[in-house]
Amino acid sequence: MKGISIKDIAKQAGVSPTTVSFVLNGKAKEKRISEQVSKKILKLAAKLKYKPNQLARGLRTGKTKTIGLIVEDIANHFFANVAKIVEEEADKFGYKVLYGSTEDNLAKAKGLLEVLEYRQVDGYIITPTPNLDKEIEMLKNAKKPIVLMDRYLPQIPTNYVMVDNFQGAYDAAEYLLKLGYSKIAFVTTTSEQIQMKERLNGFTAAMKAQQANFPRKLLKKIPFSGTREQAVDQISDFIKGIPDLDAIFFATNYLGVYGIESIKQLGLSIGEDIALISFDDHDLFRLHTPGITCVAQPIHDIARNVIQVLMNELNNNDHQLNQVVLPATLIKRESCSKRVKVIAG
Amino acid sequence: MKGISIKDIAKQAGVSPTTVSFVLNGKAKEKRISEQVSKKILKLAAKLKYKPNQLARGLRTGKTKTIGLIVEDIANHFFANVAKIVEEEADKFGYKVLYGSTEDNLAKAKGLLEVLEYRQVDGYIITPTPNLDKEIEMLKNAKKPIVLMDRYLPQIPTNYVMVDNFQGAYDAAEYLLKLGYSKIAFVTTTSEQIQMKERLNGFTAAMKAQQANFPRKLLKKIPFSGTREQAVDQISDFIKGIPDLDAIFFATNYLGVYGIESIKQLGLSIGEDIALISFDDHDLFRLHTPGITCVAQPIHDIARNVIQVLMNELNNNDHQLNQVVLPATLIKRESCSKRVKVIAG
DNA sequence: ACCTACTAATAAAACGATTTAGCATTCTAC
DNA sequence: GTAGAATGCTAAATCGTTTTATTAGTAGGT
Repeated sequence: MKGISIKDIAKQAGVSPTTVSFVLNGKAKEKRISEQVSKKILKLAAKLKYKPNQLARGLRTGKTKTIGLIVEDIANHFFANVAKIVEEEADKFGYKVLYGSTEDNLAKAKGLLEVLEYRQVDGYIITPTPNLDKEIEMLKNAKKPIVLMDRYLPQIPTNYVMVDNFQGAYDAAEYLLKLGYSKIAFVTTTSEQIQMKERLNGFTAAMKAQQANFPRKLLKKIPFSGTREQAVDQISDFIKGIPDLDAIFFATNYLGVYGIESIKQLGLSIGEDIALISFDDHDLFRLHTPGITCVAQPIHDIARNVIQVLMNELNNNDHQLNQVVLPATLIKRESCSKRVKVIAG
Repeated sequence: MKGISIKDIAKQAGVSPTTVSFVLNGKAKEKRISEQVSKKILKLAAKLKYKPNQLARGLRTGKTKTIGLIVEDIANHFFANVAKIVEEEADKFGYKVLYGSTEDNLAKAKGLLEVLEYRQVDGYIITPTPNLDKEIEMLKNAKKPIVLMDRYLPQIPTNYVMVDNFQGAYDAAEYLLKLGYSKIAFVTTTSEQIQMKERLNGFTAAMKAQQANFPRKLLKKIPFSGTREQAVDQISDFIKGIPDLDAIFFATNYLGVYGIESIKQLGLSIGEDIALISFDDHDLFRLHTPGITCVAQPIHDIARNVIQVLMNELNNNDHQLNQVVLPATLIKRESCSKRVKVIAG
């Protein structure tokens, strides 16, 4: 079951493959192919349902019309949604997407990059793991189109699209403080990556601005490796260890989910005993009783911008950096509103 | 920045490209290449970091080592998790995955299949939309390796991997009845697809087996098209329209999520005013207060079986059908336990 | 000396497209 | 009538592999 090739069309039309190629690539005018021949070829191609072999085309042109998408975890709500829009948007430009998850693991990321290089992808969308600097640098030197997502590498100037992590965390902290909470913990990952740093920076900046106290013991870092159970236990222990804890801010959506589980496990009541805010929105946060206040990322905008920047890089030659920072939105729900009532009451 | 080709190695080793190809493909022995030459080539390849051009290889061999994954919605919890395992497992066999979401829309599915054909994927993993029969038939005739997932097309014998929908729904209904619930509604999609039919069949079979009543008005179908808000409103109206409703079974995870939202909107209390079971597990179900009882699909097993069946199809020539049906697990939580207490009390 | 068999390698075709360079033929202008 | 330009199309090279068919050269047997 071979497919129809350009030669088959050429034979049936009584012309050379060259002519067919010109016509099918819209170069009929430019290459002075007569209307007559042009039409005949177009009709034949449609009739035979000719589909250009992308491999052959790619081999010759060096373009695969494929982009690589490397995320932290494709099963995570945030990345899964990004992946969906990325695929849809890429499709509009005739690109297909190969994906892979790093689990924030350097070795996995390297492996994925190697495979994508093998596959000759035209461009890369990457959520970098820690210490991926060298590899990104190499891609840059090889003039490969790259867009980083969700985070960037401060030492390497690249295109990136991300949310304003500082502002998002700042708004959240300020909101909690204005509601009257004062002993607020911050739970983040052990990773030193920029997006996590910025969230912490935004948080502490807001605390400082409101003259609130944020001692080191209110900061907890959970490693990405390790099971869900371990993380939940660590958070439980952390909460137990701090008497009179008012509120907790979780720096990622999965930490927020773990946090809810921990608090449930401890028999505490969210909103009553302890206030809670998480970064990233989630069905669970929206429909939890009480609803969980969160700092939502503009997922659609992020994905659309990523593709736009990448397409720009692929098609233009202006090597101008595109660094897009999108605003986060504080979505207020009931998980941190009690304190006001207490004060008011 | 051209890459290193087989010719470069040949030149440096002072041999022909043919010899290099033989050695690099592990055919040194078979093709009687001397140890000496063999070693020299292997060393050079490693030193130059030779990476075979998959396009050229694919063009010649007709194999792209790429598989197409067509799901209903990659952003959905179930499919996102499947996509993750599928990618990991495929990677072990040297395959990469191109994906796309159909939104259960025939036109989108056709479009995706066309693009994947263009791309010469070696095999297909497909969650078929309604009326995709003709296209699947054509792929079958073209001897393309296919595995259907989550559902199958009864008119076409193909490989498939799915959960035992009948048993899952049966167990859930039986569980509700044994707890003492009697007026139980079933909320499903309008689609007539086999997996939804089976869930309904399992449900009604259990009702019949326990001599319970299941009048037509306790069955509600929600179209896949339409917004979340519309669906939530439809479910709300449905619930409002049935006095003394005991319990509801939602036939998919997203319907379950909508259902929780509807019930919340109506000011009813899950577990107290109304019991709830959903198909598919979800973070929201696990951590909701009260926890939502559900029929969980063995996501890892599904994904692993899918790849196993596909790899078998790709590598062997026995055209034996593989139709895998995996058991569902009823996860009991608090969303439907009240009634027992009422009776007991 | 001659036939066969084996060893160690290679030349060349093929996969299916794109693209460069060029070949007839007709037209225009002086 | 002929140089030069324009027209309409094509041959052949190329991308980087894999694979088939073939070539020398050596060795063994009779």
